[in-house]
Amino acid sequence: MSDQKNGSDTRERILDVAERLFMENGYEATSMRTITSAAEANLAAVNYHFGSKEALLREVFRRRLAWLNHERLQALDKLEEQAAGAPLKPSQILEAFFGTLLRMGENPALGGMVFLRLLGRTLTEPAEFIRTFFAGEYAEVIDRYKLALFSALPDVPKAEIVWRLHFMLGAMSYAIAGTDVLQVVTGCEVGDLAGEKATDETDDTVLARRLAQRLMPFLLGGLRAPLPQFDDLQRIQKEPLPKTARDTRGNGPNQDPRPKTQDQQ
Amino acid sequence: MSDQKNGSDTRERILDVAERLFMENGYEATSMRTITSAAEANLAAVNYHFGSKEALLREVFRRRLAWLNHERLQALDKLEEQAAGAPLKPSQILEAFFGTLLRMGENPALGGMVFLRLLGRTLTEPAEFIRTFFAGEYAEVIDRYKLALFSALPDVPKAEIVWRLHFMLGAMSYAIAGTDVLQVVTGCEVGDLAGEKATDETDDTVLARRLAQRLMPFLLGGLRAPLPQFDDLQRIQKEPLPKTARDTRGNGPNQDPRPKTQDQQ
DNA sequence: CTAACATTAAAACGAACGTTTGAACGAAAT
DNA sequence: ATTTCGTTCAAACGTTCGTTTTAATGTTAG
Repeated sequence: MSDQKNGSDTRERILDVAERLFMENGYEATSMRTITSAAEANLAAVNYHFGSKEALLREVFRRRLAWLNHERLQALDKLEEQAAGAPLKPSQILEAFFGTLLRMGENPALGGMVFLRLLGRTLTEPAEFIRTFFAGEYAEVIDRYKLALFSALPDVPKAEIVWRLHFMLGAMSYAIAGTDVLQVVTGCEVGDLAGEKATDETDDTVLARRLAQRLMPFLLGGLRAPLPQFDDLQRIQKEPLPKTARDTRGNGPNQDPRPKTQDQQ
Repeated sequence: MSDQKNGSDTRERILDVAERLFMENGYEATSMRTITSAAEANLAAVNYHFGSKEALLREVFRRRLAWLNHERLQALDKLEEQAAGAPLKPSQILEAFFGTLLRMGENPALGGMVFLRLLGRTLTEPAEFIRTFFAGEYAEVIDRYKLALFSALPDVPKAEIVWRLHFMLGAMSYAIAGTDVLQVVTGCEVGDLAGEKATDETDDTVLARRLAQRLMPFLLGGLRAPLPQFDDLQRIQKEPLPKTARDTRGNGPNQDPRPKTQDQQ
C-alpha cells in the first residue's frame, strides 16, 4: 500500500501535468524539464516510469481512451441489444459516439475539457508514432460505428457515410480544440452564459455541456444532408486560373519592405 | 532583373519547401537545417531572407492568405452587389467562403493541397505567435461572413450561427488536414476514384474536387439543422459518475506490467 | 540486521536546435 | 578599375533537448 503510494503518486502527477502541458503547448514544444518541474518530480522520473517521452504521451492517452472506447462499445452494444436486430436511428448512434466523448468533458475525473482539447489537437498532429498509435486505439470503435451507420442509412453510399463520419469527427475535434482559438476570432462568445463566474473547472463543465447541446444537432443535420449530385467525370473547370502567377505578391502592392536588411531588432 | 533572380529564387524555393515540410512534420518538428538543405540553400538563408523561423512560417502563410482573403472578400462583394440589398442564400455564402478555399486545393500554383493541409493543421497549433497571426489575418474576412450569415438567417440566434460557423470551419480543416489520417483508420477510401493512377499532383487535384463536392452539402445540412432545445438551466446529471475513481485503470484489468523495471530495450 | 528492491536525486552525456558572424562572391554602378 | 550592395557560404555561437549514469534514499522481506 505504501510502497506503491510513493511511486504511483509521482507517476500520476506526471501524467496529469503532461496531459495539461501537451494540451497547452503541443507535444514537441513541451520539454521533459517543463513537465517534471511542474509535476515536482525529478527529470529522470519520466524515463524511469514510462521509458521515453513518446511512451509518456501514449500513456497519457491510453488511460483515457481505454475508458472512452470501452464506454463507446458498451453504449453501442446496449443500443443494438435494445433494437433487437432492427437498424438504429442515426441520432442514437451519434449520441452514443459523440455524447460519450462530450460527457468526458463534463467530468474532470475523466480528464475533463483538458483531455478533450488535447485529443482534438493531437488528432491532427503529423508525427508518425502518434498516428499509428491512434490508428490502433481507434480501429475497433470506428469500425463498429461505421457498420452501425451503414445499416442505419442503407440508402446512402458507404463511401459517403465514411466521408461524413470524417467530417463529423473534424467538426467535433476542432470545436473542442479551438474553443479559445476561433472564439477569439469570432469575438469571444464563450462567456455569454448568463454571467456565470465560476471556477475554471465548473466553467469548463458548463462549456462541455453547451458544446454538446449545440454540436449534436449540427452533426445530425450534416449527416442527413441531401447527397451531392455526382458530376464526377465532367471535370468542370470554372475558370482557367492563370498558371503563371506563382503567388499574389509578384510585384503588386501589399508588399512590405522585408529583405532590405531583415528585421532584426 | 538578374540581380533579383538569384535572391528571389532562393527565397521562393525556401518558401515552397518550408510549406511542404511544415505540412508534413509540423512547425516545431521541422528544423531549419532540414528546410535549407531540402531547398538547396545555405542554413543562414532563412534568417537572411525572413529574419527568423517564426517569420518564415508567417510569410509562408501570408503569400497564400493574401490571395485567399482578397478572393473571399471579392466573392462576397459580388454576391451582395447582385443581391442588391436582399439577404443572401446560405448556400451562396458557404460557396463563396469554402468554395474559394477548396479551389486553392485544385490549383498547385496557389499552393494546392499542400497548403490546404498545412492550413488545416496549423489552425489548431497552440503556439502563441501562430494564433495571434491567424487572428489578425482572418479577422476581417470572418467578420464580413459572420454578418452575411446573420442577415441570411435572421431567425437563428447569432450565437448559434457563430457556433455553427465554428463547426463548419472545423469540419473543413479537419477533413483537409486528415485526408491521410482518418482515411487510414476508416480503411483507405481515397483511392476509390475509378482506378485513376496519376501524378500526386493531379491526384491531389481530384481529391480537392471530390472533397468540395462532398463537403458542401454536409456543411449546408449542418448549418440549417433544427435548433437545439434550450434546457440550459436544468442541469441534467444523467448519472452521478463516481467522483472517486480517478481513471479507468485503478486496479482493473487492461493494465500491462509497465513499471516493473521499465521497458527499455 | 541486512539484503533486495523500487524510487528519487544530481550531474553529465552527446546531439540537435535557432541564430550570428565575418569573409567571400558576383553583378551592377561610379 | 574600383566601389557598392545584395546574396551566399562555412563555421561557430550558446542553449536546450531527450536520455543515461551513478549514487543515495527509504521501504519491504527474510
